[in-house]
Amino acid sequence: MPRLSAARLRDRYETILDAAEQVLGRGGFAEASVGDVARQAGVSDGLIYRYFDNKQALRDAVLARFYGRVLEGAQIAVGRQEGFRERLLALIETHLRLFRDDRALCRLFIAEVRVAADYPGSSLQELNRRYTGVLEKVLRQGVAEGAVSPGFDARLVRDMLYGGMEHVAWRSVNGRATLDVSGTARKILALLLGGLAATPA
Amino acid sequence: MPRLSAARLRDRYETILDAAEQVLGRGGFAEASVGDVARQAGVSDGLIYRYFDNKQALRDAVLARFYGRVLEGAQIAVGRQEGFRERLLALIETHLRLFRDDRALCRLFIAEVRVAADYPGSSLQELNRRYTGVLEKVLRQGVAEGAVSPGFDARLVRDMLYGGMEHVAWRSVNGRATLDVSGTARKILALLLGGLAATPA
Amino acid sequence: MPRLSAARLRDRYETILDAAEQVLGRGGFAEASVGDVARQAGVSDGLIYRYFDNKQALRDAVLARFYGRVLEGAQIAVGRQEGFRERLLALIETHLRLFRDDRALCRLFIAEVRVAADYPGSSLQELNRRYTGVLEKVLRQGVAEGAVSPGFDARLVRDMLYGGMEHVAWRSVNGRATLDVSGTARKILALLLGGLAATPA
Amino acid sequence: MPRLSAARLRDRYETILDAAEQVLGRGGFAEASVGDVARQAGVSDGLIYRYFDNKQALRDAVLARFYGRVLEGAQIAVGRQEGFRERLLALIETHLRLFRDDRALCRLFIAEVRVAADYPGSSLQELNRRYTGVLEKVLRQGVAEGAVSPGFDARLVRDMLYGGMEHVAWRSVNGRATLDVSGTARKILALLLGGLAATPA
DNA sequence: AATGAATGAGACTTCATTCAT
DNA sequence: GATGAATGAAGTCTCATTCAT
Repeated sequence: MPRLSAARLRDRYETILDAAEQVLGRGGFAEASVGDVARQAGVSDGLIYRYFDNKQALRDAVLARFYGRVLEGAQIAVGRQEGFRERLLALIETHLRLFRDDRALCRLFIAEVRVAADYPGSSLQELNRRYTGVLEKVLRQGVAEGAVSPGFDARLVRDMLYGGMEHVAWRSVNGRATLDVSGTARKILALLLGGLAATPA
Repeated sequence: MPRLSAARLRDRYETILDAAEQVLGRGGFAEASVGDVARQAGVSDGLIYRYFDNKQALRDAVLARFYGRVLEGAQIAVGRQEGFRERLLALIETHLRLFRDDRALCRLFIAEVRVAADYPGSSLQELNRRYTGVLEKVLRQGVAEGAVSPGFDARLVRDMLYGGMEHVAWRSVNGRATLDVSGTARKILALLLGGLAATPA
Repeated sequence: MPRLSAARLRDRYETILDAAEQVLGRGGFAEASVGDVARQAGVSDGLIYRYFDNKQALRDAVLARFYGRVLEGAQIAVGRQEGFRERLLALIETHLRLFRDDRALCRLFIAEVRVAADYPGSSLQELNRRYTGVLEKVLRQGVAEGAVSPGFDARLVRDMLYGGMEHVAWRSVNGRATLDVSGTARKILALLLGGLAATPA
Repeated sequence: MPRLSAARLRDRYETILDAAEQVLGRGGFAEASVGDVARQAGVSDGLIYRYFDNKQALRDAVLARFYGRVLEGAQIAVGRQEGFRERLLALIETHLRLFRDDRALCRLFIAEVRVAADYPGSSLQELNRRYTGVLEKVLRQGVAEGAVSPGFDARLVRDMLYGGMEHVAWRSVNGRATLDVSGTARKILALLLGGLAATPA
């Protein structure tokens, strides 16, 4: 029978996670101290360790929560559309918007996760797989609709698209420019579908 | 009357840089200690500070040298070819090969540089600009040759290509798989030029 | 209107003490945490402090209870015998058996109590005095029976015997060997009574 | 080519060891902080770790040095005497003197070493073995001289004597009384050789 | 020029103890 | 009476950087 309501507990947890999100986003994992997180959350240093085993676990929780949000957002966005083109566009827009609106966490993700020694095989990678799976499903639909020529290496397309978007978005976001989400999305879509090659007149 | 000849000085500098390259490549900036670098270089801790202002400067020098090599490699590779297609393919291959052969430094670059707070405006970014400029020149040639339809946003294409390649290569490299450079390069070229869309029969 | 009956209270107290005995026995005072004791007892951390002022008090209570048991055991064992020799042997056996059967608490005692800054003058020392008093009584009987030559420094004999037994027993117990209680007791008795010296033929 | 002379280095090492001896002697291992040792030695906290791997290593070094001194002292004391009785007495006196003159370290030894989980098999135990070996040698001489009846369990005698002396000495030392070394030694010798038993007139 | 001993700040983490519920 | 969330002090250890030699 906990004296603090489950809601209050949940609150604390979320408060700490929010704080960690902020602090980790500022300068990365190594630069952030647990004390910073505690101060940001308005709790004592020690309390962090009641909710998280250690600093890594805190970081992972932040990223997992973020990724969960991202995955959900992508699924919803795609689910709202019907045709292949529209779905793909929605996916691209959603992804770009992420960078614009969640700069700090994207930064964290780029900087630390993909590159972490234990990423392969981690639960974060599993989330990543599910996230990119959304695109793969859309692509299959494209093939089914006849809009995409079969025979493409789906993983290659996936990596080229996500990697490309990351670059495009990050450059603008990190350069302190405002990312024109829908314009950029349309250009990316066009490039991805049509390619660079001049159409033989 | 300098005791050490300029050549010897230069040697020391390179020795330390080599050591730093190794050590930083192993586990990133935060994990590497200046002492590790000194030990690897076979010099004292203190000597590092005669050649570099601080740990950051050491890292930046490592990356700048690396980037210089990369830039030169790209220019040579492109210079060897004649036509647009061949040049573009050479560029892609060169870039992919980088990840395969310089895994540690690519890792360092992904993890720490692009994301560093002071990247925008740094000399590394300038090098990056010159590196990607190679691609832009090739693209302009493509337009001139009539192989590429004009009107493309060159920066977007550049980011999509480099970002995409990074993703493709990193996944394979980090997953401990061997990257099939020339096969992958050809697929990427096809995708970039032709796009995904099914050609209307 | 106490909610818990006195019996229940007593139970709680004993439960906590039992738990503390276990936990303290495992690795000593510094290694044991109050939380460990609470968990072992199945109560909350806070409750410990309703029954004991602090961690030290808990430790002292554990040791006092243990010592009480030991004292009682010695008195009973000695009381069962009649002659001096038999009583002394019984005492030695009882003491050795202690180490074999209560290794953890003996360890605790050796490591922390006798050496504690506040041992002289503590209630534990008082218990110790009563415990060793049992031996002194036996010795006096020995003198009265004519089996022991008077003029021995009883305290010295007492310390030599108890200290010696502790060493003998601890070495075997800590060395994970099984202590042969009755054989060892007989040898100790012989040594104590007859000494080392060769009897002039 | 170390810039600090080997002597200076050795000094630092000894300084730290001396400080640790003091601090550890005061209240035991858990009570002592590395910072206390550093302050006592007049050096920074960090320097401790240049000379010792960690806190345990520091403690072990203190104890090993102490034990080395003890061993040497015993060997010299015994070597100075000729006959069995004299040698044994010298050994007992030396041991008792130890407690009187090195109270803090004896305390440390009693409290932490013999009881430490890793004592069996440690280098300290090896030193201990060599120390008690001195007694065994003396006993063998006693047998050879005909002063000691053969057939005694040497290990038992050794443990009874050392354990007994520890108790005797510790009680006096810890009770803030002054230990009468030579008087006590003589009494112990008499007890050990002659035993308690009344000699049949 | 070169060393590496020394510093000292700061990191993560644990835990005895308190107190609102 | 009982809980366990919360505190905050303290602890061990690391490491970038300096400077006497």
